[in-house]
Amino acid sequence: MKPTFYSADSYVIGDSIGFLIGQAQLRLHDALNAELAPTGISWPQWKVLMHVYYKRAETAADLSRCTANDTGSMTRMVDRLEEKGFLRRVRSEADRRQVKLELTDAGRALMPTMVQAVVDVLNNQLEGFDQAELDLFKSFLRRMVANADARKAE
Amino acid sequence: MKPTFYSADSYVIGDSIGFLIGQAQLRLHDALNAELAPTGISWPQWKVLMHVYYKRAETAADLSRCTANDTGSMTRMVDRLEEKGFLRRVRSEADRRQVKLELTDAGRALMPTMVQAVVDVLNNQLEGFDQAELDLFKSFLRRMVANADARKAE
DNA sequence: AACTAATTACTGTCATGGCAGCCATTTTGC
DNA sequence: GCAAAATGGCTGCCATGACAGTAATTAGTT
Repeated sequence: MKPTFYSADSYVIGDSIGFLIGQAQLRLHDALNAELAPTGISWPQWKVLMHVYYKRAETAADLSRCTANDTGSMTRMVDRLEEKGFLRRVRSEADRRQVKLELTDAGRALMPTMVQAVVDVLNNQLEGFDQAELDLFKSFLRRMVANADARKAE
Repeated sequence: MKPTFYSADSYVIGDSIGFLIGQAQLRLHDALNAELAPTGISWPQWKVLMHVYYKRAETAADLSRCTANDTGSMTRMVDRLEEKGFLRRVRSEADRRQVKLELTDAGRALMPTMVQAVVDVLNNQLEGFDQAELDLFKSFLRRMVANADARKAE
């Protein structure tokens, strides 16, 4: 018994939850890129560095899973970050298929100000919310994600 | 007086509203692309066709404004859709800078089933929501967008 | 009319991202 | 043990998208 909030004959893009999510994400990306611009690091690059920094990902394959990106894209993302000197590849001896990733000193030095930038953007765009509203907001998003995952698992 | 829901020392990506919005949008895009795959039209392409179909955009510049994309990207998007035979360029006589866009018969024929596909995906991912929750959800997203736009206008 | 500014479409160049396919290595199933 | 499957990193190719810059055209000003 699925709901029928939207129907083909009355569909208006401005009322679409998909459109609104897209608009919100667009604003977040714009603000984050503007905030990060002085460092020369883009938002996608920052996400990668952060996953390594917080030890959520040790290898390129880990990163692909964390960010839901293709492994081929990730290879080239790591190429760019290595070229910029923020990341280092180290061939694993335990499993010679793997290449471990490490932040360089330069990469580690970036992190504190970058985390602050992201936190500032989020807080700014949540102006006027109270804690209960934010919790509800997050629960709505999690429910949408869970619905999608449940359907895909079928 | 901005809120401090997030702080640099306690930032956890899985709790970030930005991360959750990204996850939700990722699921929408995946589902939409899967739904549209049989037609050979991608989600970005569908958005363009839809804006033309609903007369929200008559020219490439209109489309760029509607979709918040670059005009250079839009030129090439229109190239691809014209090559596929779903869209036609017609030089405007009234303003010779402009190129008016028209759906071909093939393009128009695609629309009804495409609209239905999008509607189905949205309804599926909103399973378990009631109308009041959906309205609240949309208002949260609109408030985030409004905050971002207010800040940018300053 | 002449000059300037704005607009439109376009191009080159780059970053990001998906998909398919490759090879080396490791794990699994028998 | 050994063949088959899975995994990890990589490459080629393409779609999408941003940014900067160009040429043609139109609008606005003087």
